Amino acid sequence: MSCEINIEATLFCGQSFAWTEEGGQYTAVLGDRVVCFDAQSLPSLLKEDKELAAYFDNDYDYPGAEKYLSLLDPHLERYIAEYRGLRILRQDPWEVLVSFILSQNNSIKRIRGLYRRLNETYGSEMAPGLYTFPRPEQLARADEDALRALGLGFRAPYVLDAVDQHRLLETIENLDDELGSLQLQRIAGVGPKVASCILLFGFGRRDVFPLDVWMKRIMSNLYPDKDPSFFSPHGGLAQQYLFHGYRDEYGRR
DNA sequence: GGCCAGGAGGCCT
DNA sequence: AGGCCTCATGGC
Repeated sequence: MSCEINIEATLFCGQSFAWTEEGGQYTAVLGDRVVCFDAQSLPSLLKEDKELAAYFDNDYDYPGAEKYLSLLDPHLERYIAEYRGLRILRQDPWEVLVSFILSQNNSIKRIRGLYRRLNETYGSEMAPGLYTFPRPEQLARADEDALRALGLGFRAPYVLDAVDQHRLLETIENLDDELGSLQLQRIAGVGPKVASCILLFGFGRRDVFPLDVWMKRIMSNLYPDKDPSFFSPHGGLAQQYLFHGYRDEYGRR
């Protein structure tokens, strides 16, 4: 599918904390690869780079999904018209697990800071100032005090439990959404919301609909008589548009 | 501008 | 139902 991607919304709406933008250049370390592009070069890059194409979920029919959701409901129609091109990134499950443990009771800005300090402290430097997200074995060098010193607070022991149980991620692929969620919730600091983010952003479960305080607010204000199944089979994409659109309209960044 | 409370994209006990 | 680390944020 070659179609327009809303790069800003996709990379900075809170799915991933890996990206930086400077002078029109978007940069991140994906796995152990430094990836850098500008808005103009992305489409051609996706054609020749299968790995990056998979990361951007480039084979999925987004125009079709956008059309479906636009016809489903006027709120979505408006938000999709405004933010068209939002993608659900297919990220590394381990990175998503830890990132979203960090996200609880926290703001995007602070999450980015914690994420960066984890990389700088426990990751590998691929280029000057550019670090990988630490693998479980690397993060295993940490103890609770060290993680608290980085500012993780009460999330520090949760991350350590995630390190201990990281092999559990290998079992998720074979489970359906509901069982996968329950399995993920065996990790400390992972409840229903964090589990749904891991399934959506780390395992490509496109119908999962993370329900955080904002989404609960949106559901009760805009869809008082509906539940997330209303958006099926595009729950995840609907959630992203609603979250992004509603917060831009009524909330803060 | 600086200071200070309450809140932040949940989860645990 | 309350507490939790920490700090960016908004209200004085």
